[in-house]
Amino acid sequence: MTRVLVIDDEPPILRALRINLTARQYQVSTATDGTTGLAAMARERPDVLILDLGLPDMDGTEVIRGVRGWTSTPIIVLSAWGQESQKVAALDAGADDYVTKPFGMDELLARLRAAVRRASPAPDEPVVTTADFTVDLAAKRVRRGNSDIRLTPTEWQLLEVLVRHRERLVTQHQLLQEVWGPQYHTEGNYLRVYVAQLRRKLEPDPSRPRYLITEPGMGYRFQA
Amino acid sequence: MTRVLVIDDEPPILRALRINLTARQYQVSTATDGTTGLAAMARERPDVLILDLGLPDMDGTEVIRGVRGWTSTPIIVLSAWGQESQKVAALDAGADDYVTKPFGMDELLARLRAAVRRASPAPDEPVVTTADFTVDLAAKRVRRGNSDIRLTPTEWQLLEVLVRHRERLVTQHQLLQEVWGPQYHTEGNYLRVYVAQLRRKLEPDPSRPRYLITEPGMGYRFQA
DNA sequence: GCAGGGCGTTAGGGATCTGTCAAGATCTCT
DNA sequence: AGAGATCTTGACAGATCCCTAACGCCCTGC
Repeated sequence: MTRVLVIDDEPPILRALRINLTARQYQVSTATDGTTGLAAMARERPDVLILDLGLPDMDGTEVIRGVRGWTSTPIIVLSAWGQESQKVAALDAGADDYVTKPFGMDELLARLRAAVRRASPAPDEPVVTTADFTVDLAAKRVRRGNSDIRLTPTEWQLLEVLVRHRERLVTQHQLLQEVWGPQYHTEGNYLRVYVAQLRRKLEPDPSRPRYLITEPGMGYRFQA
Repeated sequence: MTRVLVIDDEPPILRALRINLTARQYQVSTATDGTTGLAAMARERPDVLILDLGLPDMDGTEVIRGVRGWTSTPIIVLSAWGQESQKVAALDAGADDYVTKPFGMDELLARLRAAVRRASPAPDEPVVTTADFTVDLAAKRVRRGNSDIRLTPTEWQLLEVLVRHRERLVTQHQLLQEVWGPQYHTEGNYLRVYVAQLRRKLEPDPSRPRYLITEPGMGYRFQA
């Protein structure tokens, strides 16, 4: 049985979610503020978290960061209409999906199913192969032809994040946070420098990248 | 059987709707003012609401807000000819579509079918496919044929909002707020310029748009 | 017809972002 | 302690993007 934790301070929504989720065979527990929510998260280890961004005691993104510090449990965010920047911040902080209030129960249930499905089978192919090189996530090795390519720790971490999200766009924010840590918000050319180094080591033609694609203004994408 | 609630204070219209909808196998109930309409809404939980903006006891947008507080049941608004600002306000408040009186029954039925159809199967996959291109919300990627289409951040944000509300009319106001931020109220041709750019990149015939539809005076609609 | 408003389209200046190099600062390991 | 590797930071040219203004078109109302 899938366990869901709902953190929301509005009783009507809490009630509606509890009723609907219970009816669908989910096991529901609730919290009405960030502090007890985080505690419940650690205590109950639910399979998925539904989180309202507008909590009385702390900012929603704080909760996400608190959760992301030790687990990758899927997080679905509820946000009021029009809080675009909050949604972006939430996704950057590590949320998996968001639903705008007022929301349809069917939509929420669908996103819930999708989140659980994505999370449960860790289908992580530990080896990613391209025409020019091979990345082995498990062994932490990169081979081109018959020889290993030597990567520094930071280079490796960056490549790992990009390869884990391969084919998907990864925000500069997200990269900074995952590689350099939560306190890094601004881009002090770390990224540009290290992406360039990776390209120099991996790309056949570093000046015309084929695998480490930059999406101007948004981030980078690893493409096989 | 699809259940429809009609809130309208004009007996002839009420009668015409009841006859036509019943003939099409809809289950119809009615109310003649906002107060009893809201009560009926909560009691009967219809699948779709048809709402006349000109009610005797309260403003139409009030009714919409009252409904949107707890459900996302599709709302189709009926408005008298020339009440442009009211229509915009209604859509901003959360209505899904509108029909101008005097209206053709066929048109209303078509919009009714569309509203019901888009409400029932929840948007599970974050990938939207059309005959000409594919939008992947999660990967932030648009493909046409075998190649990616490159979008700037602003273009992408605009497309994302439209696609997330696909098949629905999105107000200019709403687009401005979600893409450019809460402080943008007036349209300093941002929208026109960026919609045009999206059309140039996505539409097979940009001068005769098929997916990014203009609703004159109101906003835009993404149609698959 | 004619004026007016809303929409589509284009082009360019200014701002922002990215790639690149190189010089310190810091770390690691012997 | 010292050498080598690694990480940070600054600077700058070039690329890219955003906003704005201007114009033409179509539709509506007078």
